[in-house]
Amino acid sequence: MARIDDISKTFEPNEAEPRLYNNWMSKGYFKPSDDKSKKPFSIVMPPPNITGQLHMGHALDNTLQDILTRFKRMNGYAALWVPGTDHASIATEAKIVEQMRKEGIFKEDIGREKFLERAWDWKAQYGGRIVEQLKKMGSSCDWSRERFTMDEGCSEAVKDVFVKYYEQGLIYRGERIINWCPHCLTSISNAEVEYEDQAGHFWHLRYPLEDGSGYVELATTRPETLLGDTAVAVNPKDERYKDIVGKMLILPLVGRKIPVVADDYVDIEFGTGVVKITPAHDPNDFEVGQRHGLEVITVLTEDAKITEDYPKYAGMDRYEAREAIVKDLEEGGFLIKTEDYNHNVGTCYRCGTTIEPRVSLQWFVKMEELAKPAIEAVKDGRIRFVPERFNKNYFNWMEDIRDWCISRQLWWGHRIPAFYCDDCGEIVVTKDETAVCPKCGKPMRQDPDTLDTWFSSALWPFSTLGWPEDTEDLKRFYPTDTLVTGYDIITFWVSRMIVAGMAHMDEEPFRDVLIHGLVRDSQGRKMSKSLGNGIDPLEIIDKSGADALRYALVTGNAPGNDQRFQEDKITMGRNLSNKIWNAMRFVIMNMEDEVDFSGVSEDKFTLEDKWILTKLHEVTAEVTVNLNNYDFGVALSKIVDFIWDNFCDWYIEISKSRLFDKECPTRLEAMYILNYVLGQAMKLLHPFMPFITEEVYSNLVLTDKSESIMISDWPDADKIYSSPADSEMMETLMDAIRGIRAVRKEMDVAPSRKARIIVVTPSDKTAKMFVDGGAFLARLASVSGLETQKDKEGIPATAVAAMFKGGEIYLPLEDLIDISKELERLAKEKDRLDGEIKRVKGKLANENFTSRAPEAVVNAEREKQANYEEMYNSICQRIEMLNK
RNA sequence: GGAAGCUUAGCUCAGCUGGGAGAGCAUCUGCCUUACAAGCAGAGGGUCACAGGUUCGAGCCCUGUAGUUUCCACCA
Repeated sequence: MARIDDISKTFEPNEAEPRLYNNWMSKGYFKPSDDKSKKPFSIVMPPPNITGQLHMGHALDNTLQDILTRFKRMNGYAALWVPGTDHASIATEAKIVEQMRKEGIFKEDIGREKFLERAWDWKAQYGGRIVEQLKKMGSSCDWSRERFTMDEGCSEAVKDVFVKYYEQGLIYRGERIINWCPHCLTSISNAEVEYEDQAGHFWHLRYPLEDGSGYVELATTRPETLLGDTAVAVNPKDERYKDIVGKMLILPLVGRKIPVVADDYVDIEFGTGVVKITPAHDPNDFEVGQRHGLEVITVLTEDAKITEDYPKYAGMDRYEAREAIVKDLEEGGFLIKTEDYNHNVGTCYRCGTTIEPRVSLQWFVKMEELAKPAIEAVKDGRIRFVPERFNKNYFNWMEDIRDWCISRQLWWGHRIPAFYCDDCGEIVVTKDETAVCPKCGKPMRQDPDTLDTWFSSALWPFSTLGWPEDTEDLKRFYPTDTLVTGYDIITFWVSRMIVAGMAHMDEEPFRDVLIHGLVRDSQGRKMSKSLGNGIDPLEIIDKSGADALRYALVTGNAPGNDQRFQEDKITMGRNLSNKIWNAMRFVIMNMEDEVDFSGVSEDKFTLEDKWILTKLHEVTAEVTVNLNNYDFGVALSKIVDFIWDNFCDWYIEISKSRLFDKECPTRLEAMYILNYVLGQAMKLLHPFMPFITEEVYSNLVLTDKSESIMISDWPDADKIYSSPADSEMMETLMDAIRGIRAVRKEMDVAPSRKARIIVVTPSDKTAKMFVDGGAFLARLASVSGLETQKDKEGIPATAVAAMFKGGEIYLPLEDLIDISKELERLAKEKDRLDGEIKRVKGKLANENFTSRAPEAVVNAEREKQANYEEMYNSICQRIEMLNK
């Protein structure tokens, strides 16, 4: 048993947290129980990028998952939280390319194999960083099951899915216009494009008609793409241009003849109603081109420079070329005017470079059919977003889904398992490492491209459990229970996991999707590297501990809402730890070294014992419901209130008179309740603040104690003593104490000055309660002596009054009291009560209220009225008396 | 263009299916009371953005308005 001399005066997270974490790890507590009778509960961790460093988003995400996992584990589930990391193709490749650039090496120089060697080395060196950082958070995931999106099993799953989709015709290869990042030099998917408002210009140009009969006027934001124009389009219903449809124009600067076509895509109202069509460099133009059989002329290279086909501009990047072309247009008399214009520009979500739409040969997943069961799963409630409003977000994306461009011109990632025959053009898609052409028997060439990172993350809920093998884990833990993630990746990730789950497992990958918001800075801005406003969770942990960080992230936060990160909250978390630590020290220092609770008798529980137990019963019941509903912020504040307010400020204070009196007949019971209630409270708090709760728990004397709080049973409200009637009595007493304190303070009676009180109550029971509570009244309200009487006979004029439900309390303070001041105070109180009574009376006088409102509500109002009136009358009498 | 969220005390935010407005911080006033001054006790402070509506009763439900944030789509 812990001796107070061995316990430090403050809780030291820096010392305790790593020690406790390592102990949990070594005991294997993070692994799900092998006991097959236990119900499974599983979560898969959104895999952080191997390039990543722990940021506040991870910290929040993982705290929520850990809370759930620990809660369920204590509730008797075989709880599994699967951790892992993502290879993050673009981000990682960019990092390595950058690193090599510093050494003067380019990836093409060393070739694919050497590059991948470097990448794996990089992964080995840095890939574990984030994992170590997650451990500092206290994350109770099963590290023995840690996975990586490019490990053998996941790679197998990826190939399997690709081949299966291909065979079902759900994956195809085709020449389409895709989003191209000229910096990363790869295609990216629609989801990976971020639109941002940019200031630009609107150049009004004139294109001459071939027959010399004039010109058409049009406007563009991208004059440099003019080189690739293969038509000009107008709306077929546009009367203004009826006559020129079908005529030919001369493309300025180039001299090419291009037709005027009619297409519904053109908005009559917008601009001049004429659009230049550049099928190779604009997605809408591409579609127009397809409809009208227009030529596709690529004028930009992969890195967004003008091609060799236009010698005058060749090699200029798109912005230089824009300037040069505008200048030439102006000189040629083709520029009418230039306007300022704000428009949305697509940028690469990884590097921020403006996207260049580009026609190229890529692999796609046909999404429409696949999306159907995924939409259904959410529609009929098999998958539930929490909060529900994110359904709309999901449907919005899924119901208007486009085909998913999955090929990336990168080396780091899952190589596309497609092989081509250079001789006959045959394509073979296979899981094999190599392929031989089935037609001409020659060795085939594997597609050099890799897959979108999200292709492998989409399989995460089952690939991590062993799929495509039919493993025990897969059988036991799939579908997973709750997915915890931010709303920012619903489209990227959540939707694709649902699609994949339905397609390959025929069962939704999770039941609930708990969505959380962003952690913003104290001014409400997004934390970002460029702003330099990011707060490093690791620094917080170093300074104040993981418990404080976790507290700060959860307190006062509702699901799905963004939150501002305030340094204050860390302080609050640390203060809470300190409070708890000291409560524990108090409990231990007031206990004999060899205390034995076997003799504790429920018959000897006092009113305050029954009260704190009832409170514990209530908070346990409520918090359990809150946690099951993912209301973590609410649950946490209830637990904290219970510990701080009920337990520390009231129960501990009250218990002192019993503990300090060695002869007190219920002293043992007080010690027992202190240990028991604090122990139970630690269990309730454990999912939120795992470290300090474990440390405190281990120091307490508990009759039913586990070797770790982590694997102890969650408190069962039904098994906790409860007596609402006693609790209510105690609350009355507390009210009286608060009343005495308030009155003393208001009348400027120094706390050090003890005072005797006279309790006036007609109820014997209430009177007895005060007498029984005499010891702690003395302590909590500086009461030096107590008398009770049934009426106001003989109350001195120089006494101040405090009203409580069921009676009045008088403090005779002869020398101190200014009667006029007391009268003033009473008059104020009388006014207040008068107002309350009028309000309640008015309500009860309303026939509609009494007949339509629920009986309980009406009765409560009646009771209020009675109480108020009683107090009001007492005050009136008192005022009358003082006036005499 | 479509959709969603937010607007509650000086600040940051809670407030579950409608039943007399809450917390922390900050402010003011007392207290070093032998667990804790990282604390204790007491106090002040809100037309719950605005306007209508439903209801006996609205911070909560409905409609509209304003401000603000975000998501999706995108008109050259």
